[in-house]
Amino acid sequence: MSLPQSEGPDSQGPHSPLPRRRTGIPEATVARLPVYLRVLGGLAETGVTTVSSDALAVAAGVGSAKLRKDLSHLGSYGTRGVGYDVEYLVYQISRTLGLTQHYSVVIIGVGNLGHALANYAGFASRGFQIVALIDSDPRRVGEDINGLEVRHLDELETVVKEHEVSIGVIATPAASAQDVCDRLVSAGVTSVLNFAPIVLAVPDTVDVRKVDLSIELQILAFHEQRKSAGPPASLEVGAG
Amino acid sequence: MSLPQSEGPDSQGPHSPLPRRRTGIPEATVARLPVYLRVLGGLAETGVTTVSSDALAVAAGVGSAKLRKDLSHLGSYGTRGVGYDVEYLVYQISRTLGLTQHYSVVIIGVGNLGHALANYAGFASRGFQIVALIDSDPRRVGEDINGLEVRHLDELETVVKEHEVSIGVIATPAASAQDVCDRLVSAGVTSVLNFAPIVLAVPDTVDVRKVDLSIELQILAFHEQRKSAGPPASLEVGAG
DNA sequence: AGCGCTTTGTGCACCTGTTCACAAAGTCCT
DNA sequence: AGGACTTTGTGAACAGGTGCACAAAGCGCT
Ligand SMILES: NC(=O)c1ccc[n+]([C@@H]2O[C@H](COP(=O)([O-])OP(=O)(O)OC[C@H]3O[C@@H](n4cnc5c(N)ncnc54)[C@H](O)[C@@H]3O)[C@@H](O)[C@H]2O)c1
Ligand SMILES: NC(=O)c1ccc[n+]([C@@H]2O[C@H](COP(=O)([O-])OP(=O)(O)OC[C@H]3O[C@@H](n4cnc5c(N)ncnc54)[C@H](O)[C@@H]3O)[C@@H](O)[C@H]2O)c1
Repeated sequence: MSLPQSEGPDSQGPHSPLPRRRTGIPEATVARLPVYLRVLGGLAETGVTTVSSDALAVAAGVGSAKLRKDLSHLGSYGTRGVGYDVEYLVYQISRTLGLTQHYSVVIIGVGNLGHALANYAGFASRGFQIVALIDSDPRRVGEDINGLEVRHLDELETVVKEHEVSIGVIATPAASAQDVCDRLVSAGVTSVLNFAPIVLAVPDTVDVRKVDLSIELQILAFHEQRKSAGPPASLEVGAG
Repeated sequence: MSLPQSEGPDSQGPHSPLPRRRTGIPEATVARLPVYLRVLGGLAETGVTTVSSDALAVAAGVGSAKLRKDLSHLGSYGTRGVGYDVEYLVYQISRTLGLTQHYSVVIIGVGNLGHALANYAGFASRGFQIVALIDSDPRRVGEDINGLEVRHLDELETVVKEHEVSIGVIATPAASAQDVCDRLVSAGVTSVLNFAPIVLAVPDTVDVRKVDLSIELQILAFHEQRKSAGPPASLEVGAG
């Protein structure tokens, strides 16, 4: 019940090389730092001041060697024979990820998913401030969600510029997603988180990450199929 | 505006090796097959019957060589000089992913996110049937969402066995996620999709994939920081 | 002060995945 | 039928990431 963990193998998205601009930090490491950060936060709350790579690795579900190598990319912040100072490490990881600054986020599409996102407390907790909710449906415009008024799509450019939005979250139907994305990019947004099931085309100065539920399920299905096909070793499902 | 795309570099989750049991299909390929499938579905709808690796690759946001190598893992289903038959390829990918069977899904935690998921049409479209919604809050039990009645947590085991549920979706607060997961696993669920921001411990017979919004944003923040730090090439932010 | 214990940081070998580039295979036109 | 053209499938080089295993570094006890 506490095995090395078999988390989602990876996935997220097919993507271009990303030649690692000037950073020495590998993408794979960047993707894990937020996990370490979250675990460290939990430790700090329970009063722990120091943690070993082994303990942290177990809590984060990775191997300890990998964890140490990851941390070594930010510098030498551990003490041999002791471990890492929790508070200091939190600071260093935050700094590395750029979380010492704050980011303005706009959510486009306030339907089922957009509503959930707008009510989600996990945004603000790391310095991501939702500054606007936008929808194209006039019936939704004006609605108050979690203290923010829904604004019309026409105001997208105004809002982006006014609040210096750097991150756009797309939660519209797939059919509108590319249009919305283009407008975000034109308005100056350089990072997009996309929930619509479509591959967005963007200039390569813009980062896109996607969250696709359906893909996750299909990956699970693949492994599920394998499990049921393998072990029994006889007794087929018949219906070929 | 239609560049090679820089989708989310990868990420999803730190995870153990996954020694590739008996399948010849690489994990990275499995993660992309659903994207191809979606694109092919779109093409089929517009009447296209044949597609070249180049065209499909562009639409899927990957390189054509990668796409051909991916497809080559399922067999030789293309025709040289012509391309791939759309319908046949859809079938082959579906079969490979295990989508020719159907999967029963249960959602635990019907709050903001759970509601959105329960209303999401994208589930059923690929053979994933939501058979139950479960919550621990008595006030939510009995509520009707999208034709399904919310049932109490106590009934989890019953429901899982009754419907032969193979996939559990966890949308509870982080604090309850491990408990819920343990119960799902005990009841026989072998695949879990986790939305709670916590690393789940499971036996390695169980697959876990996680979707973590906050991590996605932090990865974007990292690259965002890099962008604003780089170009100017002087003029530091001062406050060290 | 010295010694043994703990734990970090990393060189190295391995492995997975990506990209290039081209021969093999098929189509279509003459 | 033959030849030019298109596109697949893949061998081979490369790149990125993982895990092992251990020397170096710091701690605390005697
Ligand atoms: N609901 C889920 O759980 C879920 C899960 C995964 C992915 N998704 C995806 O997320 C997206 C949103 O899903 P949803 O369930 O919230 O859909 P929804 O239909 O409930 O909401 C979509 C909202 O976007 C608005 N909209 C449409 N076009 C727009 C435009 N051009 N500009 C601004 N707003 C626009 C609509 O008015 C509506 O309010 C879809 O692409 C869906 O595939 C949803
Ligand atoms: N809302 C979002 O957009 C969003 C985004 C990313 C991640 N998440 C994560 O998803 C999870 C759910 O988020 P939410 O916004 O829907 O929260 P929420 O508080 O709105 O809903 C949680 C639901 O889970 C139920 N619940 C609590 N303990 C339970 C248990 N032991 N068994 C069954 N049900 C239980 C609660 O009664 C409630 O209905 C959280 O872990 C959150 O961090 C949410």
